[in-house]
Amino acid sequence: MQQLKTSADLRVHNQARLLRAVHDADEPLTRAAAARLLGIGRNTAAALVGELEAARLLHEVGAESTGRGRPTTLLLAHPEGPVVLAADVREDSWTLARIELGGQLTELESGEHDRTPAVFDEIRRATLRHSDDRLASLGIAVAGPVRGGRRLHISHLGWDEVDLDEHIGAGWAPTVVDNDARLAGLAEARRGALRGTGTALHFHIDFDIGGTLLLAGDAQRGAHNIAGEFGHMPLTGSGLRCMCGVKGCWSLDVGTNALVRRFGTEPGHAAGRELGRQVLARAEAGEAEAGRAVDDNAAALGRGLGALANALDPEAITLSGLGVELVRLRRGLIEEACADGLMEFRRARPPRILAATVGDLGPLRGAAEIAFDAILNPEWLRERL
Amino acid sequence: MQQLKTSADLRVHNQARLLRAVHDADEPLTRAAAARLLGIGRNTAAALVGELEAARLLHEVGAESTGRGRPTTLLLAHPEGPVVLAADVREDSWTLARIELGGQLTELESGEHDRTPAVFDEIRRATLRHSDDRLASLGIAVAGPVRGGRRLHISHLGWDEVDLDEHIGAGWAPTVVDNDARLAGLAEARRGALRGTGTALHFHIDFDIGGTLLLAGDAQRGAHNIAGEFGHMPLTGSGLRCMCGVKGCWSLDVGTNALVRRFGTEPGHAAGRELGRQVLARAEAGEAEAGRAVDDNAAALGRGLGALANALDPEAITLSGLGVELVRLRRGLIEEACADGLMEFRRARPPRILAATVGDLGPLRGAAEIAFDAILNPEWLRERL
DNA sequence: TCATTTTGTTCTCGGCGAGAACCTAATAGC
DNA sequence: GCTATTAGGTTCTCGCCGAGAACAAAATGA
Repeated sequence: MQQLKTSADLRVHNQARLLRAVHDADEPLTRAAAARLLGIGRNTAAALVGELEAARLLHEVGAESTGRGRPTTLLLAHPEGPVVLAADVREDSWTLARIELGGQLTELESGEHDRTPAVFDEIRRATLRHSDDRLASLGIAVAGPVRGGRRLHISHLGWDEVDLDEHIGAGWAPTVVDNDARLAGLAEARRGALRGTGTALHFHIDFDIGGTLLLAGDAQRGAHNIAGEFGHMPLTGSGLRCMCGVKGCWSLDVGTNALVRRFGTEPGHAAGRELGRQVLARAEAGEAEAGRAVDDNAAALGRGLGALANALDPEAITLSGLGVELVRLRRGLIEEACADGLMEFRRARPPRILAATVGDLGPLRGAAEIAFDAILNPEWLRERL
Repeated sequence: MQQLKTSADLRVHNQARLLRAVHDADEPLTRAAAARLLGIGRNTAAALVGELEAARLLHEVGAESTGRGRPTTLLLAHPEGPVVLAADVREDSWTLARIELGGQLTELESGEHDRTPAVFDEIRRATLRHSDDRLASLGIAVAGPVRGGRRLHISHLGWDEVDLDEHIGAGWAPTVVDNDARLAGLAEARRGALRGTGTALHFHIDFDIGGTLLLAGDAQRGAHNIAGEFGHMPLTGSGLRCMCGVKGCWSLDVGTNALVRRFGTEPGHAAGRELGRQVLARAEAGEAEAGRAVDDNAAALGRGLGALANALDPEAITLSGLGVELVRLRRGLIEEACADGLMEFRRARPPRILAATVGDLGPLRGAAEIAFDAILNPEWLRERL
């Protein structure tokens, strides 16, 4: 239950709502519009914004008038206000970006890495290079489950129980780390195709499938922060053993590894991803064997989506990574297989299956969202004001 | 986001918190304890309780002293305060009960029915018999998915798109209807073995498997209120076709239908449930064929639980219905099969698998909870005060 | 009997948002 | 170009809320 008891709490609560509205808005919000949105009076809005401006959290600038009536002001990120850094750590490369309140993103640096946890030291150094007194929080997306927000597991890199606290260390801006697929889903829910949905699913299809359940714009984490390994459910009857230690995982039939297996490639390597892209291109060009590989991938994807829809009843499902191409090339096949997996009475209203719109920036944008979540709350705000 | 803006909202918000605390408490809460629990002053607590007493929502009675200090008062349900009725509609029988604030339950009536939706008219009449001006809300648990909170589907009864509004009708105390397995899970999360868990799963195993994902004490509903059909995911590789229209459902290998199939019984009939109980008894007595049937059931159950734990990362999993017996007789087998389905790095901390403690009253208690949820909120309270 | 402990009660105080009244700055129509 | 209209900013009062302090009351225990 929300801890909100006194009238002083009310003020900071409404200020947090206001900041959140500014951050979430598609385009700059005016003060008058914000007042209407929050259902508060113009006088109250003026007082709230005034304090936020004094705290260097918002900056008011005159808005050009759009019609009759006295012109209002735009609520923008304060030029000296908090910013967050977001990092996306992929299996052989990384990117660091800076994000303003409101979501404006600037890529700062990127690089390759040696597939060892030393990459986190590299990111720490890069962060220090771009660190200033405006830096309020740091969000990191990693390509594997992060147990308890701290211990990272990536089986195909041989990272087992990598303790992130050892690499990121203390004496640092508040840092939050999470799984890339979950963060991509969060980005989609906050700023992409899943905006406004109550219940939705997102899957990032790369070597295998990671995903997240999204409820009212929030990615679900589970009891130990390791929810979302939908790819490791036996949804398609595969008899193979997966690298995760389980037999029959969905991921064995969907994703890059599945796509290239029949062409004799080892799973989990960057070369595999390249080959996967080639197979898609050859399928699109009409090559039969590649086409069958893509068909199988799409059908297995759809079959799993149907099963998950029975259990979780999503309004929409977004797909990123390889999923974008699969939707583009084989939408019909995916939807058909999904319908086959749906209980009869659900087939009249299947979940919408959509390509993710935030795209490759998903993990980075999601990392920025969780970094801002650490700021845009009453507790942080109370300190800052 | 919670709609709470003015200081007047604050009062009713805190009163709702107080009522919720009283309703959720294991044993009667004292006024002083409630103040500590909510983090409010004794003076404020006195004012809140005073208004709630005036509104006939709470009743204060002197508490006998437990040690030093001035004795305080107990906060009890008001003798003229709101009550709810809860009905549990099973496939051939029904029960109606009356529940006070705080959870005290009195069974009122029960009966058989003819397996047609006419049972709802019977329940309506029974409700009218027990209806008085204290009746504030009615909760109904039904043995099938309720799309949009209104349209009921029970394939093995041949109920398809049964419009509950036609049977329950208007001019009635606010009525909420939901799926029995979900409500049993909710009861478990609010008053049973899942109390206090953040992420948990509950499964009710009867003819097949229904369940719910529980997050912070709330059962998830999905986009169309039909989440929770975990039994209709292909988790165990069955090749059979299910009555739901899908091939390979988990429910084909777990539950009463699976248990009795090898003994030649048709699925979905009450006689089947009786036979299921007999098979369990024979297995417990050491009969080999029955024992193998129970073994297979338990193994398939565990295998599915492991898969779902990968995706949803529950802290604990409770089982009701047949699941209680399966846990009692085959805990080891279930846990072993679950571990086999868990990704390697999860096996050190598997989800706890527990028998439900609310028991057969689960759907009824869950129905009471959603009925009280319609009351214990600021909106209803504002009207009432 | 009296100190101690816990809670109830009363009163003051600062703070919050609503709402009304008024002011200001733009446009649209003539 | 003048003026009515419109929308938003500004200022002030008001009712309400919960905190906190001071005190009263009711129990225990030495």
